Amino acid sequence: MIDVAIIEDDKDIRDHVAMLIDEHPDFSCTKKFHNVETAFDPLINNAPDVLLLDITLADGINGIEGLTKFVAQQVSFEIIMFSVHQDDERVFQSLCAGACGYLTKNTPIAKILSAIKEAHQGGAPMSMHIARMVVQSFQSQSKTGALSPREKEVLSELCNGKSYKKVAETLFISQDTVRTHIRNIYRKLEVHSKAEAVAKAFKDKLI
Amino acid sequence: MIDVAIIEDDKDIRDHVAMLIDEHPDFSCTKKFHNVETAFDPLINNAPDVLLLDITLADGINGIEGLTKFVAQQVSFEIIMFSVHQDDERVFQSLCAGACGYLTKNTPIAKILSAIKEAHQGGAPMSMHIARMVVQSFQSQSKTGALSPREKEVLSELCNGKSYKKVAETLFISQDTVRTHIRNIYRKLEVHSKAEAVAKAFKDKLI
DNA sequence: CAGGCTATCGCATAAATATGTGATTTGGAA
DNA sequence: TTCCAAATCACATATTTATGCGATAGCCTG
Repeated sequence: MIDVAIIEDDKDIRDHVAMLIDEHPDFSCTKKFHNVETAFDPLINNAPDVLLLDITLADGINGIEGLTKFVAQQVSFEIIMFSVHQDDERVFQSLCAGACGYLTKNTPIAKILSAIKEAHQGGAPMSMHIARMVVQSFQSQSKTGALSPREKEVLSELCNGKSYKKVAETLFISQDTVRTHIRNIYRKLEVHSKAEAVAKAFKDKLI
Repeated sequence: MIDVAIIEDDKDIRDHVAMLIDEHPDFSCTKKFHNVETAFDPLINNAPDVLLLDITLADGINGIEGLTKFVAQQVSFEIIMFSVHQDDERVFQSLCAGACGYLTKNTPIAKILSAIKEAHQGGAPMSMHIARMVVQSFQSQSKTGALSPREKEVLSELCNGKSYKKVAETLFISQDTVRTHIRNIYRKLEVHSKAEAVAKAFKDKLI
């Protein structure tokens, strides 16, 4: 029996979803709230297994801020964000802030139930298109190809915070050679400092 | 009718999975290969909808290298990696290289079928624990909290590749103040150069 | 085989950075 | 109220970086 809580400002949606969850013999959903403020203490004191948290709440703090508050309390329950939005920003904000899943509101009830179950079992349930977005975020990649293997090595050492001297020692080459490589890296990446090169390396995931 | 191909070196698994897929009225699976080399031309010339690609192949190039080759050809089909492994390294390598999903081999056939369907519809099917790993990769914590708001601003500017002078101009403070902030950032993050600070900022996702 | 790119090395120097040792003000925590 | 962290500014200096202008040698590709 999985104990589900829901925070959702729209009374119709809240009651409807809660009822559909509660009807299923494997789930209960009696903890219903219309905002984070009223939900906070009850959920801290009497933790559910899984919380469905709406992102766009009418009054008070929004869902992502609420998520942050719950995470700060190191709550034991899993939190699934529940939203009409599927824009990158909120999805990544939610996942970074500690949500374990993200469902869009058009998700059919059967999927919601299996998502709750999955979250409870240590999974990360997401609507189909959200999952694709998340996976695609790993696939940025860019000008890496421009760098020669040796240059990539040098850049990688810079990303480990090494000075020219240390890089030279690590790669068994002279400092002047390191200088030359870095000069070429800068030209190819169109940057003019170690910090910029490192930033670009991370942004473009070339490391 | 979704046309599925499979590359898997173990004949028993290959035939078994292909048969189970093929039996379902909504799927066909007649394109079966034991390695990437023999699969390559046939799949380029006669693309399936979805490819199930084993990672550990007995002979020739491995699944991830194969994935890279297919992606390089800008193939139109979706590729789901299929593996016994669930170690971070291979999962992230696969997703970065362009796989749309990742299934472990213990996945029940019903799940495999729904995963194929999901991939075909633009989703990113993953085994439960894989999904959680992926989501957790967004959640890194650390000493960020240690930085004051102003220090975070300064660090953020450094990550944009700015020099002390530029940061000073951007934040309307003197270069000496920038120096002081950076000094404090270094102390808190335990680093000793801009490059290291930027690297840490990205690694710990404090930007 | 000429023209490119890679990888290696050298010298020189202006600019930027890292770090030490100060100081003042302000607002909140103890 | 006392104390501390945050934010601001200043001066000094040893190191490190960025960049210009070289050079040699190996390897490919047209």
